[in-house]
Amino acid sequence: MNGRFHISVHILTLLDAAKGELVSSDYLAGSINTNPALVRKELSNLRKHGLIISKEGKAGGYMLAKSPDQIRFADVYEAVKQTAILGQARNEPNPKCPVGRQINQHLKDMDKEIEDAVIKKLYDFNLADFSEKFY
Amino acid sequence: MNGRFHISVHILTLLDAAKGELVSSDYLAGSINTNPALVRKELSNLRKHGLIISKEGKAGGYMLAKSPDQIRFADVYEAVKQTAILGQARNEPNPKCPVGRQINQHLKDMDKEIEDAVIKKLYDFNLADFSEKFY
DNA sequence: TGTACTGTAATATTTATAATTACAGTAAAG
DNA sequence: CTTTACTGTAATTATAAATATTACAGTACA
Repeated sequence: MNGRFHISVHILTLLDAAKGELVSSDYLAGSINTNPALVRKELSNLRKHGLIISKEGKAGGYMLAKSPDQIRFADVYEAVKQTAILGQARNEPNPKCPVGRQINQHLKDMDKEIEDAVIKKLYDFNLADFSEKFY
Repeated sequence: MNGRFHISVHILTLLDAAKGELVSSDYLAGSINTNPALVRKELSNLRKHGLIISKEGKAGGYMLAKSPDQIRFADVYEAVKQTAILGQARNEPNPKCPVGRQINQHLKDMDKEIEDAVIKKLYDFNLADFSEKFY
């Protein structure tokens, strides 16, 4: 996987710490140690998934869309997931081989089961509990 | 993640289908649709983890090291895993920020829990059951 | 002694990820 | 009504990771 889950959780933790104050993408980028445009892109995604809200214009910024105990990490995961947990081959296996012909489907089925287990587990983690660890 | 889990499972499935006959890396590469050197590298790793055995020299090749019902996909996963399930940021977060200073450790702890859940789940998948799907 | 393999390292290529730049749009404040 | 400080988003460039390729030494059988 890539770093998107980390960045999203980092953003949400900072927004939680701000307790409703609007926070700028510049500030967030400073703590994450990356650049504001990338953070805004991730914020855009989080907003699309209903986890944060934003305000444009001068004195604008970002805040959580709901209370931190309602932000489950399963939601965050769903918001950023893009690749299979068990990975994915770049090349199509050989369709002339009985194994090659079917293996992708079988691996995909298995991946689905694993992902369900992950999401079920992540359902028990929420932002409120996570934030508490920092104090 | 990358394609290593796929390749390893593909290899093992083909070796299982060969029922003890030695199989060459060339043949494996043909079904997987990649090149033999890469397959041998993966075979080397699987051997290191006790899942296959190899024979050098002319008429050499590869076969399973144990019966397919004893090859759990949790073992395969352990053999190829390298990155965190929840990903990892490239940059160190800002140590001057209370959140940035601690977040990596907290994310790592969470990742550990998720990974344990994945492995527990993968423990129920074995090569024998997987191979059956192909007939 | 030739042949058909494995084992492994070094290098090149491709793809994925992240960083940067740029600028239009918006709203507050003077 | 203009400046200022933000967001939103796209386009481009840079960097890192993954995979492919090449090469060749080592091994065992015939």
